[in-house]
Amino acid sequence: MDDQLPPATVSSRRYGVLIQKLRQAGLRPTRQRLALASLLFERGNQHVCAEALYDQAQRAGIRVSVATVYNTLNQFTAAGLLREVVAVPGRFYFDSNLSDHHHFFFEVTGTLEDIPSDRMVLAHLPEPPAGTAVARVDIVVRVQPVKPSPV
Amino acid sequence: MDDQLPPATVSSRRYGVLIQKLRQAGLRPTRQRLALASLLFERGNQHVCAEALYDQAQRAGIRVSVATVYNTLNQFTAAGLLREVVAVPGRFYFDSNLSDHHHFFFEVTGTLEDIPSDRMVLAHLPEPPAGTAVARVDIVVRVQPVKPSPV
DNA sequence: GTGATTGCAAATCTTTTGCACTAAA
DNA sequence: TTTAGTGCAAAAGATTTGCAATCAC
Repeated sequence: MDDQLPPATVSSRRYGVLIQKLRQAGLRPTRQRLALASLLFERGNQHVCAEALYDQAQRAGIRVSVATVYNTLNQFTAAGLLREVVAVPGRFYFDSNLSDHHHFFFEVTGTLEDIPSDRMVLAHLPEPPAGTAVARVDIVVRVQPVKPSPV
Repeated sequence: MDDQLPPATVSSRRYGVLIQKLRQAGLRPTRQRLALASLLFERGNQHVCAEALYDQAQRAGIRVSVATVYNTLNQFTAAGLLREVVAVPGRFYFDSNLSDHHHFFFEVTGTLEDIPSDRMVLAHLPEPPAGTAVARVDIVVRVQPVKPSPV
């Protein structure tokens, strides 16, 4: 339960890398931002929505409000530390993996999994409409559990 | 302004095809459903969200409530008359084009445009994770206006 | 100390729902 | 007549915002 940062720890060694990261992004390394950044960037690729991250934070004993989780996710995204994934209508997902890649979306669980870009190749990208340029290509492969084979 | 259906018109010739379509889908051809179906299915491929369709209906002089627009879009989708497009977080889009295809998404206007499937080929679809099967692949090509070339 | 950040609660936005009324069959 | 469908307004779910209190520098 005391997984929480005592004030003195904010500028400690433990968070050195994250502090740099936030500073470089122009964000003040506050206790909440560091704790959330730790959940997002120190555990491999993460796909989260605000609610899920808030829950993780609660479980980790981090005292942070829902509003701050939302604000932080948006600030991190604006700063280029996260990117948005559009997988479900009605919900904002964020991805800590900034490399070029796509996603499996598990329809039953609502979770995402990365597909490295070299495992998914577009043979034929159409010309964008006149006056426009391609900003990004998002591919979502929706998967479902296979139904048990009939006996 | 009197674009609206008088009760007698509901079973008229004008809506014959749509009436069939709704009946086959197991939906009673009511005045509101027919009017919305007309907007959706008699003007080529449409990409709409509830609000946009409601606005179109208003402009066409159709008396329909927002709740009915939402319900109708969901019923049409459940009946296989529409499909959902996931393009933006926080909003439900529907597509009257049921054929296999993908989308351009115009980031500034928030509008969609079809990409016929033969103009967009996946060279390499990765194996789905064990125990799952691919239900659908959604590709969204996000485009932006090209910035005017420097003089 | 000063300005940025946080937390809370209220506000907003989109979508869904309950229920009395209306219309289709 | 009988049941499905509609409209309204209230509810619900997700996200944003205003403002006083708190924290980083």
